[in-house]
Amino acid sequence: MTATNRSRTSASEATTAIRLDARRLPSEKARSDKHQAITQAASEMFLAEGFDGVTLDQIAQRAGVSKQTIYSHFSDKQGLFRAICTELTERLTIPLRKSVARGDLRSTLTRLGEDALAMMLHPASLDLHRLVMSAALRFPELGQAAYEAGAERLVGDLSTLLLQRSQMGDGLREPIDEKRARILAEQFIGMLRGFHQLRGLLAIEPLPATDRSAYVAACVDLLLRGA
Amino acid sequence: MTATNRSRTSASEATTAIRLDARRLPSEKARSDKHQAITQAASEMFLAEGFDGVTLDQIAQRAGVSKQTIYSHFSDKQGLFRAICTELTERLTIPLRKSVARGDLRSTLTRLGEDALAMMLHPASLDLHRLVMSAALRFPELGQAAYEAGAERLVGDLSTLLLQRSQMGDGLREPIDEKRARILAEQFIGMLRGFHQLRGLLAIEPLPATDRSAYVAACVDLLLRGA
DNA sequence: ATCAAACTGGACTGGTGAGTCTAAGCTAAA
DNA sequence: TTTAGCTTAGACTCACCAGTCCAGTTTGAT
Repeated sequence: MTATNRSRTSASEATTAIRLDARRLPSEKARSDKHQAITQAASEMFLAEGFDGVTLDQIAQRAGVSKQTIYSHFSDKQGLFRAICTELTERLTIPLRKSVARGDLRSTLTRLGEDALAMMLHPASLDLHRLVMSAALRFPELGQAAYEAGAERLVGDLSTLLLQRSQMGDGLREPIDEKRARILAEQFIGMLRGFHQLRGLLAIEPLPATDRSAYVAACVDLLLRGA
Repeated sequence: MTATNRSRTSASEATTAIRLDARRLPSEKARSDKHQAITQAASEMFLAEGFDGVTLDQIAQRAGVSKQTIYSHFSDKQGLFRAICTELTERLTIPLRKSVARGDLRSTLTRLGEDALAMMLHPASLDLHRLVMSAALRFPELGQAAYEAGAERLVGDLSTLLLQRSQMGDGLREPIDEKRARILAEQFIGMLRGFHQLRGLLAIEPLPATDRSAYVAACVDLLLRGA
């Protein structure tokens, strides 16, 4: 019942690359069609109900596919789950880089902070976070992968940015080395999250966006004053 | 298999209040004994395996109790789960206050920060966090309760502390009001967590304690420079 | 037209788990 | 001793589910 109203997430055909001369052999076109339908349906359902909350019959039905077809594309339920998580992990962590590196440090940090926070609070991101976390003991590789693609990459990017700006003499009080840059980055992302993300993960009503904006500004402030 | 080596958490008899003339009617002594055994066993297993990963037969066996007895103490599996979570939520959030309010602001914050971080990284706390989070969609009250008992209370306490110190003219650059105190508190706790807790939740090896200590110091620094 | 691969639907197996029931055992109060 | 309430072991119901099997159908290539 929770899952039904989250259906359209607009990932129906954006993933596979080749689209020229579509109607050809079944071993490519049809295969990827069914494959898509399955991963799409499975994503929605796993995100909404968790690994144990979903049956393969439900997935088959929603994907408009027979159960046998699922087993011809994936080894078993766990294999499907792993594939879903891996794909979602990557798809959900890319779109942040665009906000980097224009303007002075303050405005760059503000923009990056707002984008990052918005992404962390996006329903799909919260669902994935919850999913991976609750599966982390059973599927440790997934936890590791999600950490690297999410937190680790974000901190890495930000700390690179800070280091560059420091060398350019832009915005920071004192020169910093790489280690210090990483600490600052982690502090910034950490304080940015605050408890907003936690509230989302615990299914508590979020604060209004205006408060969020002010909070981001306060975080930029605190960082720039101290770094 | 994961659960077996976490057995002794020393909560066997600390909860019920009356202890005078112990051996009386079975409806009090025996009842609370069994009750204890059940909640103890259920806690360990739910924390380690999650709601769906545990069967009532397993709980009964580990508690040394018949399944029927469980049903005479709790309405059903969900009722047991709710009770467990509620109890754990409260038990795991109390022991922080002791570190408050001695010494100057810097050392107070340092002590509080180290205690808070240690608590957030404690295995039991991580397990509970993971558990409540993965159950938050099915049991929203539990998420709400955990938030209030954990994050909300911590931020509240810290912001009260900051406000008091500000009025005493101790350590802060400029006077702050209550709203600002809350923001600072949330920033501090947020940056303190950094990604340490996330790593724990995702079952990734934690950093050595010395790094943690340095990180806490850096957080105190950043806060005091900017506040 | 023919063929092979992919797909379908539905039946089936084997196993599991929540919750119920029963007949007997224990303990403490009267 | 009797009684009443709690407990126990284990059998039992009923539903669900992962994974398999199969007989028949579609689909696109040759």
